[in-house]
Amino acid sequence: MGQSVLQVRGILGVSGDRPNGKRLPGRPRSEQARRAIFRSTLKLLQRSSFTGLTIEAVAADANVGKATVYRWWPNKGALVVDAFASSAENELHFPNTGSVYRDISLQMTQFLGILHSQRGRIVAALLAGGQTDPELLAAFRERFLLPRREEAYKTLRRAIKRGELPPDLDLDVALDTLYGAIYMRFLIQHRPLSESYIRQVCRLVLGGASARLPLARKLRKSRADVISAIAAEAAR
Amino acid sequence: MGQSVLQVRGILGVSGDRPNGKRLPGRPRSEQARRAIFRSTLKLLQRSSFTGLTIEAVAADANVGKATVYRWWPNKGALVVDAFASSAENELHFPNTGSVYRDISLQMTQFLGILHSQRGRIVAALLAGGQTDPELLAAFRERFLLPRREEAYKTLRRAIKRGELPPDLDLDVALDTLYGAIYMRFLIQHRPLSESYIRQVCRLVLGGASARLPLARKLRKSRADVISAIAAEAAR
Amino acid sequence: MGQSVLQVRGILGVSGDRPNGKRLPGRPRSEQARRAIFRSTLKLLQRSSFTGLTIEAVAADANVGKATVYRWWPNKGALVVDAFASSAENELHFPNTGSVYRDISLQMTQFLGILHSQRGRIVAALLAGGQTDPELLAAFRERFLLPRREEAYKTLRRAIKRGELPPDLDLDVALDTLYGAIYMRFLIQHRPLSESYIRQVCRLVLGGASARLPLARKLRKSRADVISAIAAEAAR
Amino acid sequence: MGQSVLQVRGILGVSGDRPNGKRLPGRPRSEQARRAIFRSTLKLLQRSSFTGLTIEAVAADANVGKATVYRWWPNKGALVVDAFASSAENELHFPNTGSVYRDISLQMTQFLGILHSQRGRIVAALLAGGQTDPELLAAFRERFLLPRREEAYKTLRRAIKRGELPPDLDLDVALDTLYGAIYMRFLIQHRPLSESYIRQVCRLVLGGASARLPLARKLRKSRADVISAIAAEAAR
DNA sequence: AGATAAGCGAGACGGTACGTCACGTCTTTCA
DNA sequence: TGAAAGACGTGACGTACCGTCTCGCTTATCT
Repeated sequence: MGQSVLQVRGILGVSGDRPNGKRLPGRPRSEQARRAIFRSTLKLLQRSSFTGLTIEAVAADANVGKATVYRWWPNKGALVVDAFASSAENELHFPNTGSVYRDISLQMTQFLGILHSQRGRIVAALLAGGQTDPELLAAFRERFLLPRREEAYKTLRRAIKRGELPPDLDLDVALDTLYGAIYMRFLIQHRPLSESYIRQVCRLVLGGASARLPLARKLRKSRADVISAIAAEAAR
Repeated sequence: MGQSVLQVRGILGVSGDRPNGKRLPGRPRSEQARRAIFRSTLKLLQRSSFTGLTIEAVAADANVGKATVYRWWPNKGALVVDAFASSAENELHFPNTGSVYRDISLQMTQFLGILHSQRGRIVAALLAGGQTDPELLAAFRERFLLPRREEAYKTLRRAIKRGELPPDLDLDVALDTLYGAIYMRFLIQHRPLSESYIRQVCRLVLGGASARLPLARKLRKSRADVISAIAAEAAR
Repeated sequence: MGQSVLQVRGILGVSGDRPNGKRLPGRPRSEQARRAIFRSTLKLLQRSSFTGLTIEAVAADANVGKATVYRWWPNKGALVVDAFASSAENELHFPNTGSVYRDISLQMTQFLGILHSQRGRIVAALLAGGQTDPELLAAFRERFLLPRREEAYKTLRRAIKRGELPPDLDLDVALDTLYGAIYMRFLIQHRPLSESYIRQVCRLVLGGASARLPLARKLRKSRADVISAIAAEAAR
Repeated sequence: MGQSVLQVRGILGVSGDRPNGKRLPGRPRSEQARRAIFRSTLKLLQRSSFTGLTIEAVAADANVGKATVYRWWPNKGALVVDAFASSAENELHFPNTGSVYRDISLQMTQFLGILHSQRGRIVAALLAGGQTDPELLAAFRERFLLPRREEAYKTLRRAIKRGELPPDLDLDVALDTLYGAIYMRFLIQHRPLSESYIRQVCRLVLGGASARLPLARKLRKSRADVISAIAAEAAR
């Protein structure tokens, strides 16, 4: 159960529980209202942008008082990132196929599916909104990006262990180059963001990384090829 | 001279000239007002976000009627992209050093300078705004991205001719991977966007590309290396 | 407590009360804001014309949001007529002196006082605005004209009972002729609108009406006069 | 050929003539534009109010530059009154039937026709606009009201000579009472403004006036009636 | 015939107010 | 005492006209 870095009062207290198990006096927070607000937020975000989304509309759509929204989320960004994170909690895991290329490109393809679905608009909205609102961007990083990246680190480290990637590879540089390629086409939309694009990017980057493997390792694989190539070349 | 796809009436006509040399009836557009509007737009954008920028404030700062702004730009995005493009018209050219790596990483470093300057806010604002407004995004592509990309194509083709890159390289994939890495860190801000990062990315991607060179070419350069490497390896 | 036909939500609800005694949910209408708006409207109308009066200025003067004005009054006319009617609620009553001529001319003189005061501008503004806006005119009739007319009917009926006016007199024709004379000079301003004018009009119209009394009644009063007149005439 | 009291430059000069017969250099005023502007003004005034009429719309409808309108008329009121006066120049004359009642009521009926036609809106617009703009009202008086009133004076004086009305009758009071009754119903619209209303008003006012004739005159007519009435009364 | 002058259409200009919308806060009643 | 309802002051929105201006063109008179 994620907790928004943005929330002033926190999701805790859902259905009336408090950390210490004691119930506070007064009417408990309405769990139903909270869920309706999330639902409406996500629903409306698919139709409009972050800027176009209004708290007024969310409250109306959720049959909830505007003040109820403001009571629990300090601003639109907090609400949106909270709603998005709660909707994307158990997705985008990396497989372990024994090949970096496969592990990464499979996960990227999943990601592609999300970006091409209605939830893609929400990702775009979060990144767009984040350019204005640092807290929103921070929340996106911490609640969406980092958890996936932790998994990605593991995947890359496995590949290094297997000798597929050089041990001095800067994992963040590699991941940002891989995913940056996706984000760029997603955000700028100048070229199609397809599965074949993903394969090309992975080949380019992971191939580039493996190209920097110590010759010793590489040669173990390809010595025969090279020798015969030299022979062929020499024969010309 | 660049022409916005967003402008209803176009920048052409500045100081009264029309493409065909004929003048339209009516009072000609005020070149002074146009420049004052651009100036104020860029000035105010450095203090506030894209969302925070108001046409009202731009008009007031430029001593111009609000209607004059709306007459020429259909919305805030169109104005901002126009102002930005006109301010970045003769920048970010690619050098021709004889090395792809050098050519690209030098231009990228220039770009980095812009992103880290006050104008970086504007790029972020445009991409954020573009997630809402397809025309704004299209304008960003056509007035900012494409002109640079044309030059980048030439740079990469030179490298292919020189044998630094494989002839079947997909130029767009390569460029999106290179620049995507920059945009990602710029937009998500999870890691520092430094010059050393740029070098790492270039090495990774361009190295990866060159790793796929046909052996024949590669060997012309590195045959001696390989042979001695094999020898060394064999000697172990 | 008059109620504007123009008001969307009605003056009712002032201080939170609803016709059925039940209170609606939500924050009740601010009685203070309502009064401040009326005050500012009347104040500003004395300085400028109906056309010159702007809702913007009223809101600013009353320290009230523009939207608050628009929430309760659909347009400037509705606001003005409401403000005027609320300021003239207990004025212009007819006395009962035992003489129609006196009753009417006294009330007309009061009316003259209003027309010559700063509030005269408002009456003019309402009638002018009403030529455009049927609802405004209807509101003027129902909130200002009709209540006075009801009293005028009573005054005329008393006179008929007393035998001062003929029983078949069309009350509306008489009143429109009397007051039309005032409105005409007030609106067209071609001649002074003075007390002596009022006396002349009353004499002309009420005299004209009484001239049509059945001889029987008239003679009860003036038989002696007539007889002596005939005698005098005959003696000539 | 009327001349607007409002016009700065006057209608003179139409088709290039100047008072002294000399022609000025430069392009002469376009008579066609002037007529088109009048036509559009009257046409648009039938659809909207004085306030709703815009110079912009007049110019557009007349296919004329806005500046051309402003060149010849200082404001909307000047234009409207000029257009109206030029359209109502030879109307509303008083007949001479030998009976005041007939003369007046016949002309009033003609007036009623105008008020009920589309031009009625223009009269209303002029009076409404005049409440704001004193010059507009003055122009209405001088170009519309006064010419008719001159004729009305003659009609009433004829009646006085004939002995239908008392010689000390204040003509303006009488006329304002008569016509005020019409204007009132026309402007306030609380009762139908019909021909029978006109007859009632004329009877009331003119009857009232004649009621004040010196007994000598009246008796010449009605002595027999009175005497027999006295007899009848006495016989009761 | 050419120069000079003014009216013409078109339409851009700096302004002002419009009526709407959403903001985030508040005040009230009900559960 | 939380939540709904909804009024509040605020301020930007994009529009419509205002009355002025600057164009190129046209139509006249005056050298």
